[in-house]
Amino acid sequence: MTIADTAKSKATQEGQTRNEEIFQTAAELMVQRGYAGTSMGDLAKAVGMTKAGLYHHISSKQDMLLQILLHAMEELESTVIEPAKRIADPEERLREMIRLHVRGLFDHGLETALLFPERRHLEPAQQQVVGQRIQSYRGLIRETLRELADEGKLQDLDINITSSHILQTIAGIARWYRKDAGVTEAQLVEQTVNFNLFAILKVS
Amino acid sequence: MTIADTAKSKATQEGQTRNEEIFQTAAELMVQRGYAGTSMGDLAKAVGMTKAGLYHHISSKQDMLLQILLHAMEELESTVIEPAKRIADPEERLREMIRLHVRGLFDHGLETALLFPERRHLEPAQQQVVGQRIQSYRGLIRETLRELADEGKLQDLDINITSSHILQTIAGIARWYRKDAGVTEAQLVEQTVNFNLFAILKVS
DNA sequence: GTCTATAAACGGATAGAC
DNA sequence: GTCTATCCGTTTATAGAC
Repeated sequence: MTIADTAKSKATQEGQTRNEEIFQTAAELMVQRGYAGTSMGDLAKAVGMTKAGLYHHISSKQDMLLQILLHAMEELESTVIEPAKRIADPEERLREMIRLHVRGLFDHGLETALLFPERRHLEPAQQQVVGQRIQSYRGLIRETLRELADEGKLQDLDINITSSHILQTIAGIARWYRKDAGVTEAQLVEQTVNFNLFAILKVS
Repeated sequence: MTIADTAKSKATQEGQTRNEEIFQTAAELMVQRGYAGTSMGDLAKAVGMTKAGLYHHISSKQDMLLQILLHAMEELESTVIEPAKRIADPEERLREMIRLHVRGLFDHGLETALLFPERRHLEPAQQQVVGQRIQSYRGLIRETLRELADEGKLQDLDINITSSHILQTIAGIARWYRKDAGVTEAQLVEQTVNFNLFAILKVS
């Protein structure tokens, strides 16, 4: 680990390929400034190269967004959806989905939060590909709420609107959370789980 | 009311000055596409003028954003904050704040939802002006939660994080709500109030 | 108050040297 | 794999006629 590495690892991580560094830095910039508000010049400066240098690693800005969103979706599927599907009890499944999703935001640079606001910048066909996989996640949430309703555990809430509210409290974290404020990651995970479960579950 | 007016009034309203029409249309475009994703050419086309014509009414794109956010803030203060401050009971005050804020989103073209994601595109000094007024709104929410805690009515929740979650469920509506989906405005107002109050209030 | 025309800067992307 | 140089469309903004 050289001194240059040490300095750089504030923003990124060790053991990353240049490619991974570019995509991760791009995701972080886009979380802060949005896709349209992040220029290739900004990104080049952030990773310490020129714009032209970037294009050895990517084919276009839009394709880079697609790759980031597909990667985010894979991460969501492997670290949230698949583990959740193995949980039979709907209350416990919902709790784990929220916990794992928020935990994943912090562990992977908030990139899954880009799925919702930045999808619109893809071509329609690409939007559909990403959109369908997001719908499958929303479907799992809705199905879980439906099961809770069947068990008489769901508050008097519309399942569609409620699934949007849950996702907003999670993705919204990327918009207001900054490392400096006096809130720890663990606290935010716990509070987001509790807020949503308090909202959803009937007290018996 | 001419036929041309009839056609135009789908997007805007009657009895508006050209100035109001421009600012309101800009706000609507920015809700859909973001500030950086909305060009002055897009706006010109939407209001039926040329780009140059627009600059008779505004001084710059960034200043237009500032005016929109200040207007949104005034609207929030007059239609949500002031009425809420006249309500003594904290539970009823919180319920009304959420109800009035969501109702206002629909009544005024979702523009107050721009306050949170688009503030970053202002100059730092302008950000601070808008930011302080937003903080005053957040302060009222926090104070209300504090009063609920004092009455023993607040769930075991962090007041800072919870105020962010409340605001995200409200502002987030602008990101996913589209008129065509099978959800009415009244339903969304009611569901958003209930979701948040279910989350926050202890059951006695 | 709105237009045509245009300046000036920026942004995405490529060519070709090293 | 990265650079310098450059192309070219887009964007913000202005000048000046009507």
